[in-house]
Amino acid sequence: MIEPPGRRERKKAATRQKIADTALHLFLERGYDAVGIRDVAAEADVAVTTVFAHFASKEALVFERDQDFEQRLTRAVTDRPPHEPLIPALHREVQAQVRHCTAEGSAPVRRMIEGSPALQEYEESMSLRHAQALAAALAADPHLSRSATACRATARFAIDAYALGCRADDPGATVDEVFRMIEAAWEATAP
Amino acid sequence: MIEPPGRRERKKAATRQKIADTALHLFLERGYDAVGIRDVAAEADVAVTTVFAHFASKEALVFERDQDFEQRLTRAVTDRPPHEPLIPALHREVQAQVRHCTAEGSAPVRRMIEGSPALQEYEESMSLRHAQALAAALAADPHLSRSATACRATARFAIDAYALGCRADDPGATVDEVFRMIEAAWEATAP
DNA sequence: AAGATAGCCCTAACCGTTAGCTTTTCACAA
DNA sequence: TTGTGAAAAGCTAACGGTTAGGGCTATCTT
Repeated sequence: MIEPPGRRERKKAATRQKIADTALHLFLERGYDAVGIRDVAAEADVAVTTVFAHFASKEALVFERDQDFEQRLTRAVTDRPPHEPLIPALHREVQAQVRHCTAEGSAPVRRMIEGSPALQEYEESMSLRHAQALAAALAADPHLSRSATACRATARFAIDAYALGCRADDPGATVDEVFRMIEAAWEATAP
Repeated sequence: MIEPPGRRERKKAATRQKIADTALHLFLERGYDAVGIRDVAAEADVAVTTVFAHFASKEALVFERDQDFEQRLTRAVTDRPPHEPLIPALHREVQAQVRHCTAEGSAPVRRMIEGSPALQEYEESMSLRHAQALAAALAADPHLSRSATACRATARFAIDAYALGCRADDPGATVDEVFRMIEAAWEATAP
C-alpha cells in the first residue's frame, strides 16, 4: 500500500484498476452476460488486448481480489502464534472472509455471481486453487504432523465452510457449525 | 438398459453415442485442445448443431457418464437398507466410484483431464452439482435428523473424498482415511 | 392418410481469446 | 541530454466454441 514505485508501475496499476472498476460498473448496470469484453474495453478507453494483459479472462474481472483471499488464508496458518491450535485460527479467518463477502455492499455482486453459471464455475475453480495452497501450507507446518491426505482433506473442508457460509441464510452460524465438524474431523487424524 | 422405445428414440441414442465415441477417440488420439468441435462433427458425420443438441458443451463430451455418477451416489443414500448407518453406505459407494475412475482403462482419460484446465474446471462444477444433489438426498432422509448445514457440509466432504481419491497415489487408502474424518465430523453433528 | 413434431442440416454470425506486429512511454546509462 | 532497451498499450485479423434462424425429412399420432 506504499506509493513510490516508478511512474510506469503506477500507470499500469491505474490502468488495471480502471478496467476492473469499469467492468464491475457495467456488469452491475446491464448484467454480466449483456456486457461484452469489447464494451468494457471501449468504456475504459483501452484496447481489448490490454484487458487481457491484465486479466486472464472475462470472469477474472469480477474476482479482482482473488489473490488476497488466498494469501490471507495461508497466512492465517503460517503466521499464527507458535503453538496456537490450527482449527480455531482457520475458523477465525474463514469467518472474517465470509463476513467480508456477505457484507452490505457485496450483495449485488453476489447476486450477479449466483445468476451466471460461468461465474460460479470460475469461482469453483478458484476454490480448488485456494484449497491446494492451503493444503501446502498445512503440510509445511512443523507443528502439525499429519498425513498429506489429512492436510488436503482439511483444506478442502475449510474451503467448503467458506463456500457454504457465503450462500447461507445465517453465514456466521453456518461457518461455526461446519467448523465444529471440521474440528472433530481434524481430531480424528491425530497421530 | 431396455430396448423397445420407438425407432426415433433409438436413433437419437445411437447418434448421441456415436458422437461421444468419436469425440473420445479423437481426443485421445490427437489431444483435447487439438481437436475442434468441427472435427468431431465431421468425423461423426453430423452437423455441428447436432453435437450441441446432444451435449451442452465440448467438455461435456468427455463426461458422458456424469448423470450415472450422481444417481448412484444419491441412491447409495436413499436405497440403503432401513436403519443402515449413513456414512458406511456413502463410504462404500465413493470407494467403488473411485475404483472405477482409477481403473486400468481410465488412465488415459484421467491423464487427458489433468492436462486440460478447461476439463478440470468443468469437473469441479460437476462436483458442485453432485454435492447439491447429495445434500438434498441427505436432507430428505427421515432417519437422519440433522440440520441443513450438516447435510450440505457432509455432502461436500464426501465429494471431496472422491476428488482426492481419484488423484491420490493410493486411492483406496486415501478414501478410507478421509472417510474416517467424515465419520467423526458427522458424529459431531448428532442431535 | 394427413398433420404435427422431433431430430437433423446449413449458413451466418456472436463473443471470448490469442497471435503478430507497430507505436508509445518510461527507465537508465553513456 | 540523449540514446537505447524494454515494458505497456494499441491495431488488425483470426481462431474456436456456441447459438440463432430457417428449412427438410423421418417418425409418431390420430
